[in-house]
Amino acid sequence: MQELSQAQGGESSLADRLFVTLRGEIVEGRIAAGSKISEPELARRYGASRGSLREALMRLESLGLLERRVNVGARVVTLSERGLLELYEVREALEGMACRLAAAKRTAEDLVDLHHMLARHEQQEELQAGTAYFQPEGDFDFHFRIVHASRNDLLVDTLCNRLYYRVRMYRYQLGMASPRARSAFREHSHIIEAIEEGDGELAEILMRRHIRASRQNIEHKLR
Amino acid sequence: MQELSQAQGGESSLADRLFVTLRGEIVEGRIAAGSKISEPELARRYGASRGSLREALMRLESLGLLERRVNVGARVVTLSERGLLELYEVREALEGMACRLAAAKRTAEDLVDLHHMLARHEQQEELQAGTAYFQPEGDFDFHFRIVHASRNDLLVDTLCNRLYYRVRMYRYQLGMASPRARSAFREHSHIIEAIEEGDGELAEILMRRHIRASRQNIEHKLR
DNA sequence: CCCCTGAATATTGTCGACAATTTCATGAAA
DNA sequence: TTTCATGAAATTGTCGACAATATTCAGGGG
Repeated sequence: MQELSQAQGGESSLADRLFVTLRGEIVEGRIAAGSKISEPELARRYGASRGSLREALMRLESLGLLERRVNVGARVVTLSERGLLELYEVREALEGMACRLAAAKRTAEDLVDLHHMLARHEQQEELQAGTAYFQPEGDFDFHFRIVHASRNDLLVDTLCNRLYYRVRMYRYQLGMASPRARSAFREHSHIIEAIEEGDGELAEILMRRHIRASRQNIEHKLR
Repeated sequence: MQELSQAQGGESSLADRLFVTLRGEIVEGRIAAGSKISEPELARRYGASRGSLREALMRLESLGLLERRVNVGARVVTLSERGLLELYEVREALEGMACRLAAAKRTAEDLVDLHHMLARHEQQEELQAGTAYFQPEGDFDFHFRIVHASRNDLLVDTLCNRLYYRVRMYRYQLGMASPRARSAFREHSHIIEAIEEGDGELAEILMRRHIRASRQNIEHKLR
């Protein structure tokens, strides 16, 4: 029987922890893309009842990580070039808007934080070597921070609590080292610069170009 | 004990039907915005077990129609000016992108359907009188059709299966008659024209302006 | 009069069991 | 060999019950 994630039961329910744990298993490919989910088996493996597990599965479905069919069961989504393309088209629209809003609503504190983040990224050895530009998931991730600076909770929820898990799933399962490390970093700098100057229109354009370039890079890997 | 929606059990589960029914109750305000949800009471009212009801509630949560807190329960979301603004900002980004994509991928059949839809709208008496521009939910809704023409399933899901229910909730509970009826119709025509000519850039700009104008109109009503 | 404390009540989270449906295996017929 | 039917096994959908937690309400102290 496998252990669940660390969080204690006071703040989160068992279904909550199952959800977080399974989300990680799927994103990082330990539960294979396209594979069938067996409720009895998973429930046994994590020592939970089927009811609690089903609650977690439903949340995963609404995240777009599972597909469920009535009386048949759940499957992990399959990765496809089309799915990747669609994901990046949506990101281009939403993160472009996030940049526009962030430029309009930015605070002095936002700017300090964003520059602090860039400085930390710049210290990465892999980035210096140009071999990779690792985005630590969470607070220091560039896109994550920009979206939060938009001050639009719906945008934050849509991107950070929904789409980003699928993005990470594609990244993990296609390898994350990127030949675009240095140019990606430069693009990030320029975007933050535009936000700093309050130029929402430019910030949006730069972000959209950045995401298009990122997509083309991943598409290239896919072949 | 209240009746559930008509769909028979062969294709959909009980939780499915509960979900669809409750979604309508919330969108149309029969379950008041901001009110607390009592699981035992709702389960009794629809003659279902708490388990099935909870499954429906969780889906409503992921739709953004409910907010749930552990060990406390679910509440219907409250309508706010800020929520409305955020919703329209996201729509502006996503539907703008939908237009851009639709212009690039449109088929001859798409164009026939879109013009057919416009012709039907034009026959509405209320539109002729300039008092309202009623958008029948479903296949004939303008935005719905544009989004589908984008051929991006993720975009379709995000807008049509997630955001539009919140849009309809705001519309229902703030009244739907609009002084913009005639100009909205003209804007729709121009957008379809741009899509017809394959001008994605223009179609995107027009759609974004259209949604901004629509938002300002609803915001005006809110005061 | 207001605030705090603690028991009583109600609600939520979790579980195991049963019914309905699907999937799989076996074998017969074309 | 392929296809189709048939029954067995497994899986999913649904339910009611119990434990844990939150809410309510009464009473006492400040």
